[in-house]
Amino acid sequence: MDEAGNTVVRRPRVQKNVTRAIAADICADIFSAGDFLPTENDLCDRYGVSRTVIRESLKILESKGLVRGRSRVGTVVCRKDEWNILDQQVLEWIGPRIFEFDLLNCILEARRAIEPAAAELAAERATVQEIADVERAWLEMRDAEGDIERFTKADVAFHTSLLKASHNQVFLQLSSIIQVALEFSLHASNEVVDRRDEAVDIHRQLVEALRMRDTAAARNCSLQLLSLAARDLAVAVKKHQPQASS
Amino acid sequence: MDEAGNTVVRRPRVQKNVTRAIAADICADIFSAGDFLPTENDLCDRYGVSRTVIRESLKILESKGLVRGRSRVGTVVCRKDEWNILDQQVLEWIGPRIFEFDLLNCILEARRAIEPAAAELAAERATVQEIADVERAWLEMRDAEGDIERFTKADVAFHTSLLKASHNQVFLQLSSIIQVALEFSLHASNEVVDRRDEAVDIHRQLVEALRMRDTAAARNCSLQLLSLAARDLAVAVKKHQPQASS
DNA sequence: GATATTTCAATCATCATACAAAAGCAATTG
DNA sequence: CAATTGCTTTTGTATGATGATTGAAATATC
Repeated sequence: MDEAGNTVVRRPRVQKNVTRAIAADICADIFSAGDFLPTENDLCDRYGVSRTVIRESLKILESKGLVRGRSRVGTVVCRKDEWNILDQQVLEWIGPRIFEFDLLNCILEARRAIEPAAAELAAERATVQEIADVERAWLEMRDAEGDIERFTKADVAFHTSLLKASHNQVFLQLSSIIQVALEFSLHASNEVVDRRDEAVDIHRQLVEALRMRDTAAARNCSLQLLSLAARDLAVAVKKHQPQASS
Repeated sequence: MDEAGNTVVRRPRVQKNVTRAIAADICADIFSAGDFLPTENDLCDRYGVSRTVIRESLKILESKGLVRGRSRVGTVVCRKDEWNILDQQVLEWIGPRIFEFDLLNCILEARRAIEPAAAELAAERATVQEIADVERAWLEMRDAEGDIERFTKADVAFHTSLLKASHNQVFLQLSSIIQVALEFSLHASNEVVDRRDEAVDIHRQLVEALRMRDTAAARNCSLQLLSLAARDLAVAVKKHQPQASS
């Protein structure tokens, strides 16, 4: 931060940081939807970089739907429902503010539609190698014990591998939102260890279903996992909205 | 095209065109996955614009996963499975080459997972206004008669409105891929008019289901539409791969 | 006074140039 | 032969200038 309270970045490899900084300020509603961003020159002063960097950052933000540059008029901030929320980078920029977006519920609904279908396809089409990848992720989950970082990472790897094994490019692209969902839900339910043991076991059954090419079982396991995820999400949301207690 | 056979663009509002041109050349495998792009200065010559424009174009392409810039080394073209294929712009760049991507099948599978779920949610949550929007699109489909452009546009509007009515941001974002699927499938099955009448009728039933808040009927209608879409897709693929006849 | 036209300032879009920093390669040297 | 050093290439950043276009203010016209 500089004396004006703005996020300032250092010189050498500054592009990514500036982009992130502007995105963060947009997420923080310092620049609200519908507003015009300051002029390019003002943004230069604000973030302490040249117009080159500012313009390239704006181009990136524009390509992801956060802003829209109107020729010779200015750059307006887009409404949040215009953002490419399926984009990994956008999700990273949003970060913990995802709780303000009512996104986690949408993601859970989407997972309910997508993951059981992907599990079925994976049971049909997964190669031996891909099943092994899924199982390795499961082993990592099982051995993570109390290490929640490690567990989350393994869980993400499990679901990503599963989507990969579905051999469907669209499903695979959606791993970014599932990753986000897992990261924010699991951190919330870290104290409930029993539940995690249950989850590990269902994951194991899912690997088994892949081996057996049992599409119905695979779908069923996926649905069970999503029921657990729903409970975890409820906990996570309650934690992040303590003002909503009656 | 200039004397060297490269796509050249004129000066005034050149950014979008250059980006599209580079993307097109990548899609056409003029720059293949794993290859390094020419240096920025060479790209300037190739496309006849300044480095500013080239760099901003590369930034956009990078933000969508088509290329990856390695500092002080060069820009490499990414594998196609790294591209953000859920991005509207990327899909536009791919254009008719989508048949080479094995994407339409993936999209159909994804639609089977997503649209019935979205239809259910829409039946629960659509506002009166949103149902009216869906119906307006249906009317437009019905009145399109032989005008296939108009029919396609209305069909896209119908499905987009439906996703909007599901009040799920994730589903709504996926309207881009559904749009692409509709555009390429419908143009292929334009001679089969009976089938289109059948489709119009099922669309009508879906509107009715929304009115009645009948989630099961909505899901069922959606599934029926996807069966039709599957048949249309088969026709479209056969048309675009005439060499695959045994 | 209201409306249409013109002018003008603001701002983005592009260009050209310069320099810094770093990665890769080659030459040099122990 | 290996390790260091230095050079070249290429990207990253900065800066200033010019063109083009939009929106609004100023002016002219009715």
